[in-house]
Amino acid sequence: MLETHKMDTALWWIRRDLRLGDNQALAAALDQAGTVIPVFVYDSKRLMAPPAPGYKPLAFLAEGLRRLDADLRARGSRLIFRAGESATQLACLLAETGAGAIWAEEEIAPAQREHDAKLAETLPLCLAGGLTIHPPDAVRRAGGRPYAVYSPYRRAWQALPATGLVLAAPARLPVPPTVASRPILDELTLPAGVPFRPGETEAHHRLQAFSEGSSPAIFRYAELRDRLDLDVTSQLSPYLRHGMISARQAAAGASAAAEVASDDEARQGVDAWLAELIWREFFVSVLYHWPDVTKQSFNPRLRQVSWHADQEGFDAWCRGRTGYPVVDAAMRQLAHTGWLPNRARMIAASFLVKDLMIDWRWGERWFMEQLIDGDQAANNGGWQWVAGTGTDAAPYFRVFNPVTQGRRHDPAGTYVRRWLPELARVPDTYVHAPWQMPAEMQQAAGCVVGRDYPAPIVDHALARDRALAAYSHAWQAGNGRSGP
DNA sequence: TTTTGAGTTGTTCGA
DNA sequence: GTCGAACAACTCAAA
Repeated sequence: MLETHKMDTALWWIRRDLRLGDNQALAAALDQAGTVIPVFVYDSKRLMAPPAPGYKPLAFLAEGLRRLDADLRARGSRLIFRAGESATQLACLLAETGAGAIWAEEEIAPAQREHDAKLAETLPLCLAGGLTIHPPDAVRRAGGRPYAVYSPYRRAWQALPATGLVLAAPARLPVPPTVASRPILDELTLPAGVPFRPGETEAHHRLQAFSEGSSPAIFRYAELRDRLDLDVTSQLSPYLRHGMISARQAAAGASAAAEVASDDEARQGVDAWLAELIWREFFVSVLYHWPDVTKQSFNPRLRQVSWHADQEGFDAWCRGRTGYPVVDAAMRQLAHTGWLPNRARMIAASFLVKDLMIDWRWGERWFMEQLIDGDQAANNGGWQWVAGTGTDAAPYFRVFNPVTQGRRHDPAGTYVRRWLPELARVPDTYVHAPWQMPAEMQQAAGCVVGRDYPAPIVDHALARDRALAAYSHAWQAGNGRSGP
C-alpha cells in the first residue's frame, strides 16, 4: 500500500461542521498529519449579524462551539478560537504552528465559495465533502445540466450508488501545540425559551428518539408531519444546519428504521422523511448552480411583481399580530424558540407574500435572523417555493387560506392557544377565526377582538383576489423578456 | 428534434 | 357534508 507523505501538522478549520463523527475534513486531516489543530475563526463581518440581545442563531453557534470544545477536550484536544478576518488568522496560525495544510468542509453558499476560492490562492486550503450526501456536481441529468425540478432530481439522487460508510468519531485526538486562543462570544447564551441544546450528543439522542424503538415517530411521519398540535417531526434541522449531525448519519438512521418497519405506513413514514433530506440537497444544488436565487426570483417572468413596501404590515407579521391565529402563533413561536415546523413556515410565509403582497425577500431575511436552523439554500428555496417564483414552484393561484390551514392542521386549536394565551377560552369553533365570534361570546371568552387580540389586518378573500391579480399581471408583463 | 407526461405541501365552486 | 373539476399555461426532463 502506498504511504502518502505524512506532514507534521494540519489545521482543521471548522465552519458549519461542528462534529467529530462522520467528518470528512477531520478524517482527511488526521490521515495526512500527525497533529491536527481544530480552529474556529469568528469573522464578525461574515457571520450574519453582530451579537444582539435575544439574537438566537449566533447564541446557538456560540454554545455549540463551547460544546464542541468540551467534546474535543474529552479526547485530548481542544478548540482554538480566533477572531478576525479568516485569511489573516489562518495565515498567522500556519506560521505559528508550521502547519502545512488547512482542511475544511466545502461550502455551497456563493459568498462563502468565492471567499474560499480567493483564500486558496494564497493558503493551502483543502476542501472535503460532507455538507450533503451527494455533492451538487454528482446529481445531474444526461448532458450534465443540473436539475431544476425536484421529482426527477430525487429519482436521480436515489439512483446513485450509496456513498461510503459513516465515519466513526476518533476516540483520541492528538494534543495540539500551545497557541493563543481567545474565547469568543463567551457572553452569548441561548434564551430559556429555545428548546434546543446544541451538540453532537444531543443530535444523536434526537435522531434515536425519532427513529428507534418499537413504534418511533418516523413511522407516522407521512401521516402526521403537518400536524401543528403534535410534536412528530424530528426537529433535527438546527443540528443539520450546524453539522452537529451529518446528513449521511441522519439518512443512515432512517434506513435502519426502514429495515424494521413492518407495514406500509411505517415505510411511507421513512420515505417521506428521507424525501425531506433530499429536498435539502435539492435546494443546495439549486443554490450551487444558480447562485442568483439569493438576489432575485428564479423564474424570470416573476421578477416584476408589484410588491407592497408595507412596513406596518411587515411589523405586524413579525410580531405575530396579524389577527389570523395560526399565522400569529407561528410568528410568536419563531420569536420565542428560534424554530418552526415546516407547515407553520409555509402558512406564515404564504400570508406575508400572498395576503400582504410583501416581497418574499423581506420574509427570507427575517427568517434568517430568527431561525437557529437558518440555512441560505433551504430558506431561499422554501420562500421562493411559497412565493411561486422558484424552481419547482407552486402554481401562483395556490394561496393558503389561514383559517382552513389552521382548522386542518390544528383541529382543536391546541397549537394556537399554546402561543396565543389570549385565545385560551375561545371555543374551538372560533379559535381560528375569532373575529367571527358574536360580541357577547367575545366578552365571555375574555377575548374581545380589537382589544385583547387584533382584528384581521387584511380580509383574506380580498387579499387573495388582489394577489391573483398582481401575479397574473406580472406573469403577462414578464412575457416580453423585459428583465430588470 | 419532437413529443409526451409530469409537476410536494391548495382553494373554491357547484353539483 | 362530500366530491370532482377548475384554476393557466409553462417548463422541465426524458423518451
